[in-house]
Amino acid sequence: MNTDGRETAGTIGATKTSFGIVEHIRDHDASGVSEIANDLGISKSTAHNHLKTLAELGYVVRQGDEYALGLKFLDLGDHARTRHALYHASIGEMDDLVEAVGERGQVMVEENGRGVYIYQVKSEQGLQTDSHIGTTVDLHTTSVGKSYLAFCDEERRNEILDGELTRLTTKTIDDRDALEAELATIRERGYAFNDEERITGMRAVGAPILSDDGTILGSISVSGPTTRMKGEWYHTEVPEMVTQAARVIGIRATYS
Amino acid sequence: MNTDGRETAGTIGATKTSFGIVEHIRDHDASGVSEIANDLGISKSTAHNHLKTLAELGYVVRQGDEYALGLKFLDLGDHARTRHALYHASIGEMDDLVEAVGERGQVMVEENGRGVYIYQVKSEQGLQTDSHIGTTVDLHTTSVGKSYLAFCDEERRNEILDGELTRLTTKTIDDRDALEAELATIRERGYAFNDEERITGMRAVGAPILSDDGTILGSISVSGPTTRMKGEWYHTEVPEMVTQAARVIGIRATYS
DNA sequence: AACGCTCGTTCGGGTTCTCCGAACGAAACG
DNA sequence: CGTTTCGTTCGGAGAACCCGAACGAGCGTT
Repeated sequence: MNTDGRETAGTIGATKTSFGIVEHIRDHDASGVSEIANDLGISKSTAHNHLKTLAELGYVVRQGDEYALGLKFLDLGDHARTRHALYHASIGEMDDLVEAVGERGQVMVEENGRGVYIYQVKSEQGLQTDSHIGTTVDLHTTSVGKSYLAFCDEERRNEILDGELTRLTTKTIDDRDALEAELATIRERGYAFNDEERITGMRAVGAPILSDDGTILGSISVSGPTTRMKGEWYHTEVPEMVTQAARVIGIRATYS
Repeated sequence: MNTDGRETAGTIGATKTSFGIVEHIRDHDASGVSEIANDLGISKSTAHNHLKTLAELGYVVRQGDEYALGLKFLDLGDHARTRHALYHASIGEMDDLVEAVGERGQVMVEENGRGVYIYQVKSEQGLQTDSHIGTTVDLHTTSVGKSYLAFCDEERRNEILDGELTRLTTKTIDDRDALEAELATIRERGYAFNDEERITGMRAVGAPILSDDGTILGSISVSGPTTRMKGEWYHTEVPEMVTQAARVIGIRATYS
């Protein structure tokens, strides 16, 4: 199985296949033994044994003649985000912010160089998007991500940005120098805009969440369609509300 | 490692240890290599290799000199509950119910013979409890669980209840016959009470969520302290609101 | 009704890969 | 500066993982 190139030595293959199966089920909502075996390039019996093990542990459940994800992952996921002080600190305040702005709001933290949404509040005029809890995004394509990049250490920023900057729309900032200039502006101003840089037709305003010692915990944003997010509202009033909320959340996060 | 008795044949040991490590980290918020090796009875190098693998996959992250759960579990957990129609159907309606009653509300589904909370709404007078998203509870000790047991097939009920009925408080119904009588009442009445059967000082009112073909999808409840949950309010008014919400959710769950 | 396809499952053997124990380097402590 | 404990690396023995083939059940088709 390690024929397709270099793999990190000293790692457990069985664990990788188990999680490969789990992710396959996640991406297909539910999967059968043969389907998994084909897609992952393993034998049916191997897939069967892994599924049997995962089912015994409660991480997958039988659903008719297929397997689906078990709710044990819900517990693990909850623990994973509970560990972030930012999660608890932002809950009430984000709801108020969303109600005031009338657009969707989200809370992001960084993990492995990508942004992860750990909390999301839908607005009254709830419009469907692809993002949900646990979604990961490229940091340079979102207002939350740029807020984070602008206020984290330079060392960490270089680690994250050393690769290619993926281009999602025509407005995505995919040039490193242009991005650094944008980040400098954000750093000076205290908040970030996103003008259709990830999804055409969508704008957002984000701000970093800073602990009192200056370290960044994550960031928040509100986002909505360009039809509503425009003019003074978008450029001045919303940023004021977002930065105000960010300040409150930052304070609450440090004293908890 | 299979010296301590009978184990199900044909299962992957490496997967079990990997998830054992994950659960250890969950229960301790963060763990180091040696601590895990000691507690799980494996060698340090084995624990190290598993952690290395899990870190590479993104399911654990380094946090100083310890390992913590990665947010990839948040994504998996979200997918696990998104699969339940009941989750989507209950979101708005539960918030309204909680606002009307003024007590905490929760949505439960059954998995592997236990109840799992997939959604929870905190009330204004938010009081702390041990339950959170992903918590599992004994079905016979909660109003949601009894609602479920009362309306699921008899076959499934026998599978679930064949073991010992754990006793959590002095009021827990731990006798099978008494429980069956209680379930019959619930079935007739359409909703369930919980009078300090799980936690002393806490009462709850629950109702099943039925699809239009009669199959049970899960159940909902509101719960609060005995100081507020009493009299006509507890015995008549709240049950009416809960059953009404359950009906609406049931309808929404079938047409989605 | 019987065929053929595909599914999930079981079984045993070969070989990979997991697991362990010991040794190393680093850091924290007294 | 010694001592302890940490995380990490390394190699070898043995176990267990992975595979392929075979079995049996469930469907849809002819």
